[in-house]
Amino acid sequence: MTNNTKRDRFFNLTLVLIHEKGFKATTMRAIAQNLQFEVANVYNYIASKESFLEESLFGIQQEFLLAMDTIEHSEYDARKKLELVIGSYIQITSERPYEQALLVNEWRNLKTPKLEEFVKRRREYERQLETIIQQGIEMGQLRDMDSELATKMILSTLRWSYQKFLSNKAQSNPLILEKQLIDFIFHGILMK
Amino acid sequence: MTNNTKRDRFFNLTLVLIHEKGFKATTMRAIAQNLQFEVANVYNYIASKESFLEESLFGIQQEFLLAMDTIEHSEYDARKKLELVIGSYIQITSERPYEQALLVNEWRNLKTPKLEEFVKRRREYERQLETIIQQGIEMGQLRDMDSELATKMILSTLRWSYQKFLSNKAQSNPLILEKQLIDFIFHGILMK
DNA sequence: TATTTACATGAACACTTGTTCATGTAAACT
DNA sequence: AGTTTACATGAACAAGTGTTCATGTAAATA
Repeated sequence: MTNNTKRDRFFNLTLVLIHEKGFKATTMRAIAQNLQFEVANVYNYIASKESFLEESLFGIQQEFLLAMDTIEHSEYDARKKLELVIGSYIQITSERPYEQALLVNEWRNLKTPKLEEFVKRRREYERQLETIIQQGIEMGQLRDMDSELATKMILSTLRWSYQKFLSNKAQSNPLILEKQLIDFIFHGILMK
Repeated sequence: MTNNTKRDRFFNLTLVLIHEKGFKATTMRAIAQNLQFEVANVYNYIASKESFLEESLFGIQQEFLLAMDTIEHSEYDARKKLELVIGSYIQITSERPYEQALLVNEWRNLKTPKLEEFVKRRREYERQLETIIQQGIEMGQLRDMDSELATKMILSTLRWSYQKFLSNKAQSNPLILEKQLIDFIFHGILMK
């Protein structure tokens, strides 16, 4: 019913195309041409250009939210939770790098009720991460710092990581990258 | 000749609008409406929508390249050079946050010869930064690590900083932010 | 065998896009 | 006083946009 080869091909190739050109710049005709058929046929796969974006975005965002919820409700300490957040982030990203690229670069193209919903959920994710960092500071595991700034810096470091898994280059090993990112975020770059 | 109030107003407000809506989503008619005049009048300020993007992008990019060149040719050690790169990055960003936002978010919209030129210059900037990091590793000032990855992580941390200077929020003090970013990049977040 | 399903086409639609052109006006220079 | 300069308008354009509709076909299912 849903697990069809042609359908998969459509979604995979379209995600790559949108990543390369940008959502707005990717026309329905370009999507069709990329798959070697006519424009009208695109509507046998998706209801609209807008709905394709919405479903891709909310689909992958949900993955991140679920991972964060699981970690938040666990019994680990803040440092371990932070490691798990980074680990889950890299794992999801390595499995679905093009959807993650969409999440990072194309969410602005959502229209008005969906856009607010998206931003609200993202803020919730950030708030959960910031809470973990605050706990780490209180417990003395993390240095005393501006927790909001730390949250933003960590996320900006993670957000970039999808580039390591795009299919046009030698792909990284997620576990190695995870270790490198934890190293950077925890210890910085300076020699001790 | 060039320092006209109305011109300044045009460029400032248009940069804000493009930052809010995105370049592709910002129509010439929206730019005109934002300034309370008619579409045709926009062409008294700029030659085309495309040229506006090009000139904004290459203008601010040049600032970064010049700062990097000065630092590269200085006699400081790698650690000090890295501090200067971060400092100049934050200073430029704090002075022109909306152009920096354009640089980060809208460079994809450049068309084919200009796009390659832009990417080439950005790569050169990244290469210069990576060289400094490599020197730091060789001199034992920085930990032994993947210098390319370190470069990307540092830049992704810096790229996000323009958000701290947008006019719709309480603006940060550039010098304080610079110190916080150097702290994060050099020492990470873990308590020693 | 009959029928549903998935995939495909081509023509047309209403609308939006960036841009141009001819023209106008008020202030600033010469 | 005459002329250049900066700023402004309204109408029109050609091209491109997402989407719809009626229709077709070959394979899977009943």
